[in-house]
Amino acid sequence: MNANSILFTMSKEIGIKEIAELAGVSIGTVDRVIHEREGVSEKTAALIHSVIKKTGYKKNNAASRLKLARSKTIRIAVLLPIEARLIDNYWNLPYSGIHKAVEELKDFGITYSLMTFKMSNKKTFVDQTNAIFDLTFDAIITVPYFFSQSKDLLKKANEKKIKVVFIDTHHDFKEPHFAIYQDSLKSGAVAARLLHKVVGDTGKYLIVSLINNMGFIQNNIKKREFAFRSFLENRISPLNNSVQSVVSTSKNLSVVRNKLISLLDLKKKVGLYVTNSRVYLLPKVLKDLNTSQLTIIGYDLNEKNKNLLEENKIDFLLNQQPEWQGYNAAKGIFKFLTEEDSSALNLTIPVEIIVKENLQ
Amino acid sequence: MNANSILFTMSKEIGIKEIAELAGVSIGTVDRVIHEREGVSEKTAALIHSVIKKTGYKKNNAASRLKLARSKTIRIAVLLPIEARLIDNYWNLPYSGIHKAVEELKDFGITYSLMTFKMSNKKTFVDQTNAIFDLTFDAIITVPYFFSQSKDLLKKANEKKIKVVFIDTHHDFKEPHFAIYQDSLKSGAVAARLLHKVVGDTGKYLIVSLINNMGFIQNNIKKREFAFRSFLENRISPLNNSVQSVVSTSKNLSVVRNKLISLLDLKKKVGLYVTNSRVYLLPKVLKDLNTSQLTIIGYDLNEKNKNLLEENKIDFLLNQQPEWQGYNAAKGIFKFLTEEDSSALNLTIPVEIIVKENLQ
DNA sequence: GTTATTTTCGTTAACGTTAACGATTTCTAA
DNA sequence: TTAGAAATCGTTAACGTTAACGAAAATAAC
Repeated sequence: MNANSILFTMSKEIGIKEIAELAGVSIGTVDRVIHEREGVSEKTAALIHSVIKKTGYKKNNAASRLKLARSKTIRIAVLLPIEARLIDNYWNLPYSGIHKAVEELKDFGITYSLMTFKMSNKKTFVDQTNAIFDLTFDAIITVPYFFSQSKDLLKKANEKKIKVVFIDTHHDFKEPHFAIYQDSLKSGAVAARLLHKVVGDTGKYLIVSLINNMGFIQNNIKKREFAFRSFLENRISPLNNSVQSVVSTSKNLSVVRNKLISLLDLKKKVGLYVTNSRVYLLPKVLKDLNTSQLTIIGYDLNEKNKNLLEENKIDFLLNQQPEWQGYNAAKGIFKFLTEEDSSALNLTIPVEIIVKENLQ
Repeated sequence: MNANSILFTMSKEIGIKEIAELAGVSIGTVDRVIHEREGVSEKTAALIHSVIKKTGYKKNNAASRLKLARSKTIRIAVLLPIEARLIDNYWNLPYSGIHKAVEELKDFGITYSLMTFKMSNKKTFVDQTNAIFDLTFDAIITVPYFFSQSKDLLKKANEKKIKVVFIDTHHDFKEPHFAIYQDSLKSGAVAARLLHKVVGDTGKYLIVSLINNMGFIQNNIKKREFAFRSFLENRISPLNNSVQSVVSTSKNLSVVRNKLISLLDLKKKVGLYVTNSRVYLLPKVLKDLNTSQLTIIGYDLNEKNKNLLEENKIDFLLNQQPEWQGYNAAKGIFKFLTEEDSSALNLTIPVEIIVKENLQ
């Protein structure tokens, strides 16, 4: 009667001992076939395999890692921009995600070492790469900020059978690797979708790319802009001059202001798409102008951006969930190294849309 | 030189053996003070406590659960609407989240039993509640769909020291409990924010509540509407008749159609807020009308809604992340029962905004 | 002061997996 | 046929935690 109330209950787990019993061998032999160690005749190996298949045996990873925690500690090298050490900085977020994941798993014998490089200096990245290879690591989590140098890292790592997980930035590396990132094409399209809903077919659109001081335009910025334009081109026809771009280093803000003023009729509806996290600069740039018809969208939940969202000076923020990326990278490495399951290591992070009311 | 490259490496973990050594006692005694079992003099207990504090010892949960998996299996009763058994149904999502979590943790000795009730019949809920108490469970994950009956369940569970986690629906129960849900006030405000960005101060707003056939208006629907109205009242003044409500059972769709037609001027901008997952009914209801000026927002990522989002017939969907709720409930119970950490069990789920381009 | 009782503590065998070590069997070569 | 090598397998001690069991020490009772 009561038992009938239950539609489903999990079945009892089977262990290596039962497998040994059923196959009529010792646990040592079962262990040997599970780990594909030599010293087992083909006949008994086949027998044990069939028993494993029949029973659906899955090894108890908790017990396995308990045994191996000290002798086969999983070592992760974390190589991030030096800003990872600064709290409230974007690069601290993937780092703290990694830290959290490893902290959760430390009972199982997993550690990481943090190493950093300067985004303004390729050599620092290469130096740290070499330092990593001088030590012994099982995996590397890093950001492929420098394309060619990251390629070198990947190649060397693959030679040494060290797994590499790239996070945040995406490149089409030929060599096998894992990657966790947000699809820039999707996020550009989401931005276009949101602005188009507000601004419509008759308004103006402005793409603002505030790049770093070295004038280096990152790939993801180009992709975001491309997807943004593609979306609008499929909807607004003819485009005429309704979608314009402004590219500038974030130093020359007065130049940006003048450009914006020359391009915009602020009495019309305008959608302003800032292709990276420097969107917090725009309200300052546009100070004293009438921005009531303006809708601003940008990236990342840094403190400045969050404050401006609260103050209704930014309308939308797209979140790349950098903490989640780091968390998944570390957890994924563990899962891959212990269960050969790489499902958590080839992820594209969904574009999270944040307005004032769903912040946090 | 190379070692200097590393900014941070995790320290080696300390075990009960080291604690015993440092305190000059046996591991048995250390275990006794950790579990607050009797039979230890105050003096040695204090000594051990001080050593634990000094070393920052944290028990190895993997080893602990390995030992206890069989003798102290954690048993969870999962009590959900019967629709949880139907794939593609909303209620299958929290269920599959729970299943996934328990599957990940089964090495540690945790199981669940699925039980179901009919939302059209309070008695089925009560019967299943009684069945749960006739068996032995450590925790219950359920949906407080019936307020008073859920209160009874909670009371009895607390008497028996069985932990209760309510998911999906929220009530202000006085008795201690855990709750994972989405704040209806926030989601109503998010809906208003999005529609207001599109429709603006001069457009019309329509709140459509398509309730179940028994004419029972759930609490969260009322809250969503309240928050939606509050948001707009703070922005549009005077409101006049710019925000109107339509309440109907989802059977009388022609009535709904007529109401909508009478209330709306479809040449003006209109924001249409459907307060639950039945938003997929609206495009059908509005068929053959000119909906180019209409923006529709509703709830939940069921197949019908997702398809209509793809076809641009729904503009926004707000996701309650029901799978994530279930996943967190099960993982949270485990964490609470093994580490006394309830941080994952008092959660409000952020309102996830979905458009066509960030679907999936 | 002796015995009985209670309090306090140490020892030990598990949990499931791993792998070193050694034991047994089979095979090879004379 | 038999020594020796090679292949195949079983036994066992860990990993860190738990808790039953019983031993030792402290206290109580006379």
